[in-house]
Amino acid sequence: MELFDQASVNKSNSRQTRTREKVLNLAMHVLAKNPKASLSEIAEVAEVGRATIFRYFKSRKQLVSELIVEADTKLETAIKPIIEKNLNAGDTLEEFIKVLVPLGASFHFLNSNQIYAEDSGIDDLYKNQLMRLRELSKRLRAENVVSSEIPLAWVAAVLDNLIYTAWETVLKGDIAPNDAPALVLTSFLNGFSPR
Amino acid sequence: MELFDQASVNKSNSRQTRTREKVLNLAMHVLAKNPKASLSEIAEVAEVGRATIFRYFKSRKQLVSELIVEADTKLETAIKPIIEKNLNAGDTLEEFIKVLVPLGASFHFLNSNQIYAEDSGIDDLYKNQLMRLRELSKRLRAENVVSSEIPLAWVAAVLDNLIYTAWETVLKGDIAPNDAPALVLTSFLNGFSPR
DNA sequence: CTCAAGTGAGACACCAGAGTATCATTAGAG
DNA sequence: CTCTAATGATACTCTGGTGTCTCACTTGAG
Repeated sequence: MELFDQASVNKSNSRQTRTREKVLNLAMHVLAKNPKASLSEIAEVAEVGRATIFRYFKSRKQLVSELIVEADTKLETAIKPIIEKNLNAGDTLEEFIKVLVPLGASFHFLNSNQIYAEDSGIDDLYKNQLMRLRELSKRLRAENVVSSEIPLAWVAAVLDNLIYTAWETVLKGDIAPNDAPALVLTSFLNGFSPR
Repeated sequence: MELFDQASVNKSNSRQTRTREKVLNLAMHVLAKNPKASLSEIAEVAEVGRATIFRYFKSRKQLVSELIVEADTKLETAIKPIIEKNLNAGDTLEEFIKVLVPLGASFHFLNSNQIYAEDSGIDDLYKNQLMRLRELSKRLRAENVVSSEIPLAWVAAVLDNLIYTAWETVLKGDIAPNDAPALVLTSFLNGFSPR
């Protein structure tokens, strides 16, 4: 139904690269919605022959594996510069949210595919991302941005889910993309009760 | 790893009934963790022959369908008496949460299977549950329990996800089952910032 | 415009899981 | 304890998805 960032399809790349990225992009969205989706479905959505998929990925497993690595790279790339800024916990939180909400698809994908990953290395990527939020939660508590009475695991889990929920709600068209990060932040810190 | 409410297996029922419910219960948990799980896996976990499953459910589709209906019934049964109490929005919220968190598995199951439901009737059950939370959110806003500046869709979505997250976190063993409802309530209303 | 690289369509073998049928074994009601 | 209903094991077919291959068509760089 919705169309995705077709604008980001770089026309200056070679034909091969374009096809490859088209498959990668669309596969991500199809599989995020339905992890059971067949290669035929993916091919159809990507407007590509099923055989073509096999020209770029030797198996379904490898396709999924690449998607996961890609998702991880995107998150890593977005987050690293923030950490290097060495901000206080509160500001780091704000920047994290701002950057992660639009990456909800990647975020979610990494989560929902953790189950199927027979591949051992992929489990590490997932755990690594979780660790990030746990670390941040710890700092938030240490710097008293977050009440220390609340279990750490709960803080991290809620933060993780708020970000994903925001992305999902934006996708449904229920809230504006530009409003999302602020909503996550205020919900996280202050909840919904009137001030 | 974890064992489930085996205590609820009623020994006074007939052998057939016990087998049937054993399959139903375990299938719910297996499929909640991995929607792709094969009937062999379910049979194994339920300590039952694969053929036996087919004696009680004419197809995998029907098994899943029954699980969904069952999940819906559980939620319905839990929620109805609360609504009939005619409490104010705030108290209704509290009771809802108290009752829904332990039903996280059913809650989640209804959610995650909505996608696969070719069956039209099942979609209605899902929409019905979503409606409940939307209704409650509307009342919360009307009675000024929740700030009216926040989009309704966002309130409902967060409430839905907080409940699911709580159940998930309990399952992981990261928070105590008895603490969960209170955590959801305070997180929802006040967020994590220290008072 | 030309033509090679890239692609789509389709036929095929292969496999895993769904669903069926049969029979020997076992649980447990009476 | 007995005997039947219920079960587990096994062997089978069928279906849908995966992965391979070929060939004719299209695209777009030169």
